Amino acid sequence: MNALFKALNDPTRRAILELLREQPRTAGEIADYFQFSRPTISHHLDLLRQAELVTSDKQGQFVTYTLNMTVVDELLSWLLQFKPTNESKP
Amino acid sequence: MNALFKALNDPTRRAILELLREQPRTAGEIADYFQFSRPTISHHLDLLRQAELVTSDKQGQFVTYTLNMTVVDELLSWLLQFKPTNESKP
DNA sequence: AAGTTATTTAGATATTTGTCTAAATAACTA
DNA sequence: TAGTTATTTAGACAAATATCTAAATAACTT
Repeated sequence: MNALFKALNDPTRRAILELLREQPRTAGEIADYFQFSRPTISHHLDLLRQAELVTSDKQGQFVTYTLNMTVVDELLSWLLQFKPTNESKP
Repeated sequence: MNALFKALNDPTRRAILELLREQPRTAGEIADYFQFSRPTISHHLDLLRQAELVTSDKQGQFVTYTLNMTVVDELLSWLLQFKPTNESKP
């Protein structure tokens, strides 16, 4: 849970997640969307992987990152515990 | 959104939220639940207030903190954007 | 008015974090 | 084999963070 909140506490990492929402991408493709160096993006991807928000798969020289949102269910239920009744869901 | 993720990225602050889930409490009552100094707890409460996760109300010498989870809806919908279909809701 | 209680503010400090450049791996290409 | 490309690892460093003690506010009590 700690790793999850930590991973989400950065706008670049959240943007990476939104990017991967469309489709899996290689590390290089992801890096091209940002103005940070490749090592910086690599580090962000590492933190996302530690939080199990993404999985990585090496194919040849390329490492493809894929969104893994199963862990988000945990976060969702943690949050829903604060909603008093089920008067939500717009 | 940044302040929200930042506020949630700390186990003590998350514990404070869970404590306030039961009922509003004064700063002192909250501090008694933890082994950190009162200034430290006061600082955590400040960050929670900046994220609008709690509201504070001064009554005499006491400052009562109350959970404010309206802002969580924003987070919930951000998260739900990653859930492919609406196969959730336990 | 003086003392006590509740809380916050102000610095100080050690740790964590995000970023960079340089170097190391690993895989492909000619 | 030598060179190029994709990615990560290793340090270094400035900025942010969590914590503390001491001091400042503010409200209550005698």
